Amino acid sequence: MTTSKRINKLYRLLYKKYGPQGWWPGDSQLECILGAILAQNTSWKNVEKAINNLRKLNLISIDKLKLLTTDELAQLIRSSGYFNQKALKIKNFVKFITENYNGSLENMFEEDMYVLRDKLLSIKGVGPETADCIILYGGNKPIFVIDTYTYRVLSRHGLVPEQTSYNEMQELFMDSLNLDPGIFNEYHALLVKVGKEHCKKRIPLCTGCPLEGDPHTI
DNA sequence: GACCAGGCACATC
DNA sequence: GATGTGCATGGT
Repeated sequence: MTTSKRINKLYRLLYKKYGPQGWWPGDSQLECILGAILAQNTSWKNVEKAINNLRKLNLISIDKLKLLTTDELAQLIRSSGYFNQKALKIKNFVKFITENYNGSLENMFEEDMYVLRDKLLSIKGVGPETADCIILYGGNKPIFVIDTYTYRVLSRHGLVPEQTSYNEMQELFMDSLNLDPGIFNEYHALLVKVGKEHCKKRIPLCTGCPLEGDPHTI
């Protein structure tokens, strides 16, 4: 079986096993974007607390965030960890969208997604995963998000070599699947789900793997 | 108390 | 290009 077919098969298996995950159902686009930054190397529960603090004060708005100092913002997002750095990153994004798109998310997402990706990557604090989360979950455009779980699940099941770059894995998914943001959204979430349960960091195998057959022959 | 979590930038070799 | 380190709270 080709790797592309195995990528498709893995999606069907995961979806059948776990069902839809409903990630970032989206109170708003900006909330997704803030979530993408706050979630860097952090559990989602801690991110939710931070977002709730901003919600309560009606701060989920480019204009409101502009008025906050970095220190004020940092205190509100403490629960998400790395709060000083993340406050700076959010301020960097706000500055970016203000200067390039007149502060309008709508304008920003009208941009070709690959052009936008390159521009997002120029923001200090936004790397490939965060940029892709912003485009997929914030903009609902079909770009595939790779994260540590994606790498772990794929490499431990022999779908990619140990040494595979972010871009190579992203190309693999995007060349194998229909370019559907709904599928990309679910697939990424499903990989995190199965990774959390069975592909732990310090265990070099996918233990108790729920996927059919030998865990390394999907 | 150790370990990890839906990364990224920067230094050093 | 690969590898190491700081950033930081909160759950297991």
